[in-house]
Amino acid sequence: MEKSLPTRNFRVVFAGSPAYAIPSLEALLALPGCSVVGVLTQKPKPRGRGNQLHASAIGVFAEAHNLLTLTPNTLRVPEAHALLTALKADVGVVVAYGKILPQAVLNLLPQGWVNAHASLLPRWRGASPIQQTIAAGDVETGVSLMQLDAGMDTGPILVQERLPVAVDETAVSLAEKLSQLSGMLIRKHLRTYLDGTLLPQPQPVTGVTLAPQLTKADGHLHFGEAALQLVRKVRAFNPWPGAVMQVGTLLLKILTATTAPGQEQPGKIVRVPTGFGVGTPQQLFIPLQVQVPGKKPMSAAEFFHGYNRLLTNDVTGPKSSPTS
RNA sequence: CGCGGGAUGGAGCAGUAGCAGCUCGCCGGGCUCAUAAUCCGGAGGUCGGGGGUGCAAAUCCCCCUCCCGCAC
Repeated sequence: MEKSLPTRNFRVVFAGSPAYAIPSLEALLALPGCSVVGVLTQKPKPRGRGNQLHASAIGVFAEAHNLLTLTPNTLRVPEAHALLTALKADVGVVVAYGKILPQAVLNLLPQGWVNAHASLLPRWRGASPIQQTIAAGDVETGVSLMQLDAGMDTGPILVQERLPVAVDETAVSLAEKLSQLSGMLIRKHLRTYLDGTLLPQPQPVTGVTLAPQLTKADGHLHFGEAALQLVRKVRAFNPWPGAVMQVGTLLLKILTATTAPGQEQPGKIVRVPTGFGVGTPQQLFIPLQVQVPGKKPMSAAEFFHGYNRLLTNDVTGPKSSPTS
């Protein structure tokens, strides 16, 4: 007959898909006073060589922890709503689920849905905050714990935690840090939110930027841009959608790159000790690790050795072979 | 049967029937001009494996083994 609040057990449904979301789900599982009563994730899709079905990383994790897993095709039908309602959850936590939660679903849970978004909102609302952060050269980013509303990452903010962006940061390295940070924010702040002591604050109306879903076209390097900007794109778009440049007849994927002093016609290829460089309006763009379609990654020097025909075909003519 | 690429000296690649080559590395020597040093010479390959067709196969046909890329 004591006050029930401190000992109340909250029922939580988690929604997430890639490995990025795992630390957050782990945080929930370890959170006192909370029970994960269901996990919402993308259904197994044909992937990999041979087109075999693969469950999402969260799906695999949930299976291993004997969690109830839901993989609806869509959340816009009454059947999906019924499944969620049956869980009798108090709150939902969303981390990189990969589907929009329609208003009808948001309304299903008494305490709504909480989302950990990988940027300092309202900067980089949308699907690719991590990549955009790096591509834009931001020196600082973070995770925003927020309440979902019907908009795209427009809901009120519960708490934000900042994180410096390293000068050599890649989408992979930054995602790793933000993934951990998301789990930490959930561990530290979800309970106070549920207890009603952490109040959502509306997002600022200024400073809004959008981070739309990336496409392969975003990865094409154009040498009218400064070398530094191109290097940022290489770091931001690896592994997806990948930064590529046209070399002769093939699309060369650039895995790592740097800049070097120098002035060459934009797009002009020059020989450098590490392999080759490309002229830009500011400095030279120097690929370091590259990948030919269908091939394993190799150094730019190795690429040059094997493909120098492509790189130099405008300056070398056919060799005159001695006859007789 | 999702689409596709590959296996050729230590590395990366050319080579669609007629002497197995290129860039780099490696070894020996010359020179000394640092920062892609350079010049001369040299070693190193059962062309993934097995069968077949041909006067002749890295190359064409069949089988096998292994490797890899793409998908958001």
